This record gives sequence, C-alpha cells and structure tokens, in this order.
Amino acid sequence: MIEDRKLAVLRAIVEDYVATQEPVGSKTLVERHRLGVSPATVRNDMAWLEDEGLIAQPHTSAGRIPTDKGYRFFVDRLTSLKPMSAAEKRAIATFLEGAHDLDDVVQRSVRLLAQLTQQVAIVQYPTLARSTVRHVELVALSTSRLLAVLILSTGRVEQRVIEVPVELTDDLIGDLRSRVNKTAAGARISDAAAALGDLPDDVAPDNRSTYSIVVAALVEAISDHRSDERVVVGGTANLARFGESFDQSIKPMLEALEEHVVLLKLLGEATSPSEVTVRIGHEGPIDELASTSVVVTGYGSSDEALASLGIVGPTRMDYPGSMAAVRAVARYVSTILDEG
Amino acid sequence: MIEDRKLAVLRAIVEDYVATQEPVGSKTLVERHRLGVSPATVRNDMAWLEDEGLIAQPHTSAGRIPTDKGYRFFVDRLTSLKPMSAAEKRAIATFLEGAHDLDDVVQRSVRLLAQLTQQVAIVQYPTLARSTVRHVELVALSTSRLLAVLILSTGRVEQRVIEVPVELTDDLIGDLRSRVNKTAAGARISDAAAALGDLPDDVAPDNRSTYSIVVAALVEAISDHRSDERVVVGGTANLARFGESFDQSIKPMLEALEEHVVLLKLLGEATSPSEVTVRIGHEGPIDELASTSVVVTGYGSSDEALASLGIVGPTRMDYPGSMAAVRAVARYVSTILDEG
DNA sequence: ACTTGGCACTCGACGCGCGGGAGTGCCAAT
DNA sequence: ATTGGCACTCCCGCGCGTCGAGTGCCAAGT
Repeated sequence: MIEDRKLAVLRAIVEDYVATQEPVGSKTLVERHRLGVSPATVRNDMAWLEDEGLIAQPHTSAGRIPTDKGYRFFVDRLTSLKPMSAAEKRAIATFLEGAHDLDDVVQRSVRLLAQLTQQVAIVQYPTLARSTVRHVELVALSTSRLLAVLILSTGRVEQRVIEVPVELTDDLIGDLRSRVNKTAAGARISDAAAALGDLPDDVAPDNRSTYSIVVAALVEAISDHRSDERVVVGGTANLARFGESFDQSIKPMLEALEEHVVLLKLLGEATSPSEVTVRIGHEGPIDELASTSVVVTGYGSSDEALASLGIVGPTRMDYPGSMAAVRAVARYVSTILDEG
Repeated sequence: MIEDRKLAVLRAIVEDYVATQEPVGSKTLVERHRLGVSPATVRNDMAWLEDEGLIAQPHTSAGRIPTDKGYRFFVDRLTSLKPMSAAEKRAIATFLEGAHDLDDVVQRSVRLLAQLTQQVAIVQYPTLARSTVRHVELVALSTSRLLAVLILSTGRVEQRVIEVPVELTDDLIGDLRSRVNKTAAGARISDAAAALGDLPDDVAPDNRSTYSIVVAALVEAISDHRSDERVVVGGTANLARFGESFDQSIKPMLEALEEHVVLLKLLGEATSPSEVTVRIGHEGPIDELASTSVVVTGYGSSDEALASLGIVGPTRMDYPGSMAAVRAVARYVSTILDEG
C-alpha cells in the first residue's frame, strides 16, 4: 500500500508541472502546496516515486517530471474530472444550440472543444454503420450518370455519383427510387445494402439487367467505407503554444492531422458517452506521437455510441479539465442529436 | 534604365536566398553563378540595388536578402513561370482523373498542390453565385422540418434544414418540389431566389400562406452566403519546414487557416485561369501574414472563373515553381469540371 | 567610365571558462 | 519516520576573445 502523502506528492508534481512546464523540486513543492512536511521528507518520497517509475528527472540535480506511468496513475487514481462551472455549461449550451444542421453541430463542437481545452480537437461524424436510412434520392445528372443522395437518421447526408453503362430514363429512375426507398427506409445501412440485392425480382423482365447494374453500383456506393473516415479537426493554432519541442512534436502532429485515417486510429473505438478514455503518450497507436496524449469519448444515444470525439495534446496537459470538457461536449452533442 | 548585370545579380540573389535560406554575399554569388565579374563589381551593384530598396542586409557585414519589393521585381520582370515537366503533367493528370465526385476533385487538388509546391494549399469550392441550379430536392424530416438539397451545375451539393411553423404533408411537399424545380432549374442561384418569390400566385388559396412561408425559408436558405465560404486546406505539415521564425510566422498562419473567412480574403477575387496572381508579404490583406506570400489563380471555364485556388508560403519561396504548379492544377481542374 | 584588387573595418557566430543557484542524496540527530 | 545540515552535481547564463564572412572605399588599371 502506498501512503497518502506519497500520492499527494505525485499529484502535486503533476499539477505543478502541468501548470509551469518546468521540472519541479522539493522546495518549491512544499512552498506551493501545504504539505505540512519538510523538503527533506518530500525528497525521500520523491526518491521512492522515482524507484516506482512514476516520476523522473531530466538530469541530475534537476527537479522531477512525471513519467507516462505517473500520468496514468494520476488519471486513474488521483483525480476525478472536475465538473464544469455553471457559466461554462451555459456557454456550451448556447453555443451548440444555435446549430440545426448536422454539419453545424459538428463544426461548432470542434471549435468549442478546442476553445475549452486549448488543445487540438477532433470530432468524428456519426458512423454510417450505426445509422439508419431515412430517405434515398436519385437524380439524373446525364443519361449515364446518377447522383444518389442518402439521408440518414443522424442527419448526415451522403452523396455519390454513380456511372452506369445504361441509358437512364425518368421512368426508370422514378421506379427505382420508390423501390429503393421502400426497401431501404428505416433500415441500417448494411441491412439496406443486403436487402437491395434482392430487389430486381419483381420488375419487368426487360428492365432486369438495368436494375441489377444500377442497384449494384448503388450498393457499392452505399457501403463504401471511405466516407466512414469523415472527421473534422479544429484548434490547430493551439499547437503553436508549445513552441519549444518543435520537431519532435509539431511536425508529426501536423502530419497526423492531415491523415484522417490516422486520426481515426487515434480516436479508436467509440465508447459510451459516460466514460472518457485517456491514452497517454506511448499508449497510443502511433509511435510518432509518443509525447502526446488523447482524451476521447463517444457520443450518441447512451446505449450505443454513434462516433467519437476528443482532443489531442501534449502528455503534459490538464487532464481533469480536458476530460471534463470532452465529456460535457459529448453529452450536449448527444442530446442535441437525439432531439433532431 | 537598369543594366542587365544588375538584374542578373538580383535574380541570382533571389534564387540563392530561396535555395539556401541564408543571406548571400558577393563572393559566394560569383562562385555559384557565372557572372564573369569580380566580387567587388558585384558589391557595387549590390549597393545600388540596396539604394533602390530591392535588397537589404539584416545587419552590417552580413549578406543581402531580397526585400518584398525585390521579390515583386523578380516575379514581374525576371522570371516566366517554368513549364511543368512531362512527368509532372502526367502525374497531375492521373492523380486528378481518379476523381468523379466534386468533393473528390477538390480534395485531390489540395493534396496535389500541397505536394507539388511543398507549401500550404487552399482550394475554394465553386462559388454558388456563379452556379446554376440543376435540381432541388425536398425531403420531410418531420412534420415541421424540411431538408432541402440543392444540386448545382458544378456538381456541388448543398443541404439546408428548414424549420417551418406549418404542418407539412406529402402532397404539399410534392407540389412544392415540382413548382420549385420548374422555376429554379437552369437558373443562377440569385435569379432562382428572385423567381421563387413570385411563386405562390397560382396555388390554391388556402395553401397560399403555407407556400409563402416555406418558400421564404427556402429562399433565405438558398441565398445564405455562409456556404460561399467553403474552402479546403491541405499541406499544413509543410509549415513545419520553417521551424525557425516560429512565433512570427507559424502561429498567425495556423490561426488564419482556421478562419475560413480570412482565407477567402486571402484568396481574393477569382481571376481567369490563365493569369496567376502573386501577393507578396505586406501586399496581402492581412497584417499578421506580412512575411508570407500568396500565389493564386481562378479555375472554371476560361471566360468565367468559378472560384480560386492557390498556395500560401513564406515570402522566400520558389515563385516560378509555385506559379507553374498553381496554374497547371487550375487548368486541369477546370477541364475536369468542364467534362463532368 | 567601369572594373578590379587591396585593405581596414564591422559585427554576428562560436567556443570556452566561470560563477550562481536550484536541486539532490546522504547522514546524523530527534 | 522526520528533519536540518552539508557536500556534491550539473544546468544555465554571462562575458570574453577569436574567427571569418562580408562590406565599403579607394586607388590603380583598362
């Protein structure tokens, strides 16, 4: 069992280091936090914490900084995410309520999150796999090109251009549209794709092949997972705040932010909105981002998460604050999407 | 009249400085470029160029660097944009041809431009004002919420959610849809909005008010200029290359890249695809970006530009290369959009 | 009238040495 | 177990001298 005071010391170190960005020594520690013991005692505790691998010193005769393991311990056992102030809650609510459009909601969430945490924010669009089809619209662009517009229960609207090697007539499209909608409406996207495969059974024989071609293209377009990769990034300017550790930090970060596939990996599996996942430094999936942490949670209805949202920042970040902000935003977004 | 050699010296200074990022002195200059004269002569020319405000020295006894005015001179009179190599042309063509969707085209253009120039690339979506309406689709989301999907000639698809304080029936929507399409199809968006104002004249009297409410909302949604602000940014990671001048350069840059309104100001008026506009340092509209240059051109049909596209980078950039790349990409994008 | 070599001068970059100070570990005392 | 004392370590900042690239100017050459 670890004594309370050692934990208090660890907590103090983390908080001070996060606040000042500088290694923290025993003397300044007892000054700033009323630990009620002398620096020498703290030093002993520090030596112990270092043995345990929770803190480290950059070089002899410097203060200590938390290790990844130390942050992990801090996050798991030494803190509960501090609740947002009433003012902050109000700010979140009013800021997000202005939106009706899904695009709006996503965009505002990113900005909000970035501003609240002063970090880089990432919001994923609701996963297609977990949405149901509300309506499918087909519009002829030319005689051989068809625009399919999918409207999903989450408010997401997807469009695809389909090239078909057959002549498209208005009747054909109209017929196809009503059939597709009858089959797909209300179904999950994967189910809809499956159900559409059976469609051409009861159509006029001479239209059969046309149908199957169009439907095949449609199915392929629908289940195209490329669009599951939709994420929005905001608050990049906050990267400018850690001006020092430049090459090791900012460059890989900027690169990652451009690769949406990488970002999705970073967000990971969507969890329920009630729990906030924290990945610290090397725990993340990307080696280049070993000195950055991710705070992420899911949003959507409470029983099933639609997608993820979170922030990315240096391992030395304000975890309680970030976690609280991420959770708060996720909740508000969830309720807004529920209403819409 | 300025003699040729002085111009040659200026050109050499610009080229060397862009390549090395270091102030260039008289001796290294005659070594690298076969100027056929001695360093002393070059020094005299340099003194003259400095008097003219075309070059400057950061401090006494350092080499010279071009001033903004020097770059301007260089761009205007000392260089013609070098044509792309055959290989590059092929690369551009194949890279862009894979796209059919407008989103695809835009996204690929940004990446391509960023990669070719090693700078931050910006591509604006085709302006709504210059597109014509191809089709309008209306879908009821609930009894009082309507989703309008506009499909434009450029391939752009815009969606808007409209709240209407009336009960929506399928008949009403169907009727409205056919009327709207009859009125708006083929028209420019501004004309369409105007024409829609007259719509409710020949409808059943008891539907009048409903129509006018819905149409008013629709018109407002259509002419919402918020969506003219759509731009896509890429190649942010290239910012990491100028690691030195950090706070003065990267931070305002990152901030600007988040504010799409600012970016639009930066892109400025769309010009014809044949001419490439260069704005150097302070010439730009944004004071914070005084040490960055913009290379931009329009794309779309040759007689009328649909929107702008270009790159942003430090004033010390490879202007001939950037200009050529920007123009090449704009041309390819234009032809692809013409076909589609 | 340019061009050129020579020359003195300037000034930033670099390396070095030297305290100052923050911080540590250890030990003896309580 | 805690604490004050103490010697030790090592980073950081400062001042200094040197080096060298680069300049401006001048007088001589073509």
